[in-house]
Amino acid sequence: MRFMTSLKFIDVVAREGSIRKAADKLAITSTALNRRILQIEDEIGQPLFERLPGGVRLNTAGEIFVQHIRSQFADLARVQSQIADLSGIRRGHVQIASGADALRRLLPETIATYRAAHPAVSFDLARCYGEEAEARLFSLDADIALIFAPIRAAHVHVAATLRQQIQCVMPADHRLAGREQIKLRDLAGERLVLPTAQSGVRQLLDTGLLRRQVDMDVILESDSFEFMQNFLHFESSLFFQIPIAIGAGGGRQDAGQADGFDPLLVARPMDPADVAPGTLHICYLKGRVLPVAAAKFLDDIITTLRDTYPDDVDQ
Amino acid sequence: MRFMTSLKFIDVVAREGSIRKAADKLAITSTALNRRILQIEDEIGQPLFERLPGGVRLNTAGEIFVQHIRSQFADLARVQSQIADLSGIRRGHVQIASGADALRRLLPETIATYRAAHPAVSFDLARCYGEEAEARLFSLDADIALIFAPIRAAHVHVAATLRQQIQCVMPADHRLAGREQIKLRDLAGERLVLPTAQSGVRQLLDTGLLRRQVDMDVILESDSFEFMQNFLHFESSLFFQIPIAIGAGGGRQDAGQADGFDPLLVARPMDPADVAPGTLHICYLKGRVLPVAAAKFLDDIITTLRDTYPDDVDQ
DNA sequence: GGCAAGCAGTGCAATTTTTGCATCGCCTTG
DNA sequence: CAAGGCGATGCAAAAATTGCACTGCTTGCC
Repeated sequence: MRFMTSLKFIDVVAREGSIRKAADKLAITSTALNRRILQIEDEIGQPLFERLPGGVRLNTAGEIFVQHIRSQFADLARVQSQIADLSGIRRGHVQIASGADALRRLLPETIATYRAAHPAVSFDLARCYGEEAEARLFSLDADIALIFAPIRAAHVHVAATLRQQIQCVMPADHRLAGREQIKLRDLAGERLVLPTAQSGVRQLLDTGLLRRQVDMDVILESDSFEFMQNFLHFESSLFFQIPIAIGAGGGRQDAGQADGFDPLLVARPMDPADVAPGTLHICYLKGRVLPVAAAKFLDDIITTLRDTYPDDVDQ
Repeated sequence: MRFMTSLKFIDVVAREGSIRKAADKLAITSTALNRRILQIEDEIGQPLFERLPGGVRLNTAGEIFVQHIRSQFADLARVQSQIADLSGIRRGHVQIASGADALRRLLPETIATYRAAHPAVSFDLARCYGEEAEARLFSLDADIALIFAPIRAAHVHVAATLRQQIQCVMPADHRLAGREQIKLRDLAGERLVLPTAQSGVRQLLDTGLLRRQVDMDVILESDSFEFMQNFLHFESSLFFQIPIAIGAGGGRQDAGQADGFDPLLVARPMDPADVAPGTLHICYLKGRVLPVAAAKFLDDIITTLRDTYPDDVDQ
């Protein structure tokens, strides 16, 4: 898009905080970039950047203008997507910000299904925690966010929610594997593998643990569910996930046998009286009109979830 | 704005329906313009115009894209207005589409007051009827519309409404000048000067006249209130206006003596039982964020109206 | 039926704009 | 105080945009 390059350049300079670094990234000389910026500042009639000894930084006018630029790009993407949609081929690009939970099974499966129907649509997945996901929505680096945590920001529109009870995952031969539900006091003396403090799962567990004052043995903290799950093969311990991370049907009736879930492990729900269920929020920026591809994918995710967890989805 | 020229060009071509005519208007050669358009179509990946023997016309993709372009321009104006607002001078440009009613007194007075406070703001007034005003909002040729008629379009947001009773204007020595209110049957045998059929005032009168089956003598139809008012000096007759067209306080207690209103004429309200009060709609395009200057002016108009007609304004 | 007029598209040369190089002045840091 | 990083600027090379002349096409009018 020739007619957007100058704007793109400003966006990159704003992100990099330096004209020279941005020029490197854009594969042009710093002088060319510098002059484009001077020219636009001239057209606007006001400087957009403060010149600091170590680089540049947006001033207030620049903040407003860059926000405008980003919304322009998002809008253009939507328009292109709509236009492509006219000719039958659904093409486009969908940017998703998601917690690690949804990246394990839900998104791979849903995206694969979607792409089977619309091969011209590409995806961008950013793994991040709630706050960053919201920031990405705001800076239009993400169209859709899946956040398993409370939503703070007022500028986020929640398209759907899914209630999920935390599951305790353990080796199939563990002494608790026979239980229908796990209570917090069952965890006393057990070796626990917990997600990092930023994770929604961890926050719910901490709230419960604090209330019950259970004494437990945290042997490992990680932000990688895959690592934690694999760790269980080597040292018998407990870790925690929500059903969408385990897979279709996982963590419900027959978690352990769920399709594709590690056959040596079983998942058992925590007692809701001990650990409150959490909520997965599926959201986008308030006031935005999503590109066709993103809007359709949002529909798909919500439909998938409603099919899998008919009683737990709200819209 | 260098980086918007190509887009502006497309907008003009779409409006002119011909590359050559647009090129004339833009003071460049048709070949240069033609190539810019081909280039953008190439970047979009799809043609935006149908090539007809007599020129070009937007296809569906083009319609979508041009709508996008116009919203870009409106957005840019808002951003510039916001940025200018940072430096203290409120500068900008406000585009208004209005019926003739509001153009007589309300808008001249309100704009003059506004400009006294913010001399760097310029205005654009387009006199038009309801349907065209809505079209102007949609094509972003107007920020604000004042329509004395029902609103049809779903994409219009009504910021405020003002109920206005139609006034019968007559020479001060007319036999009806003493009445508090005028009834439709009083008009029997009178010479009437009526606004054109498109006008909201006329539509309300017609509805009433049709119901009461009053026989009257329409001697003149015009779309100019000024002309009709002046005509009364030469031939004793009756014409009709709403209070905002008459002036501050006009048509209320003491219409005839209202400041600046023609001293040889008096205005008396029609009986609401005979002619239903109409509604002035003050609106802008749904979903739009108005430029600072326009938003502030909208506030001013509503405040003015609420001060003048405290009981008749709704928001 | 033919001819003029109006339209969009294209090859090529002139012109304008953009880019890159070398370099300046400024500030911070070690 | 010197070194290194930053943005700004003069100037020449490179790239783009533009205008001119012309094509092929259709419509409407004589």
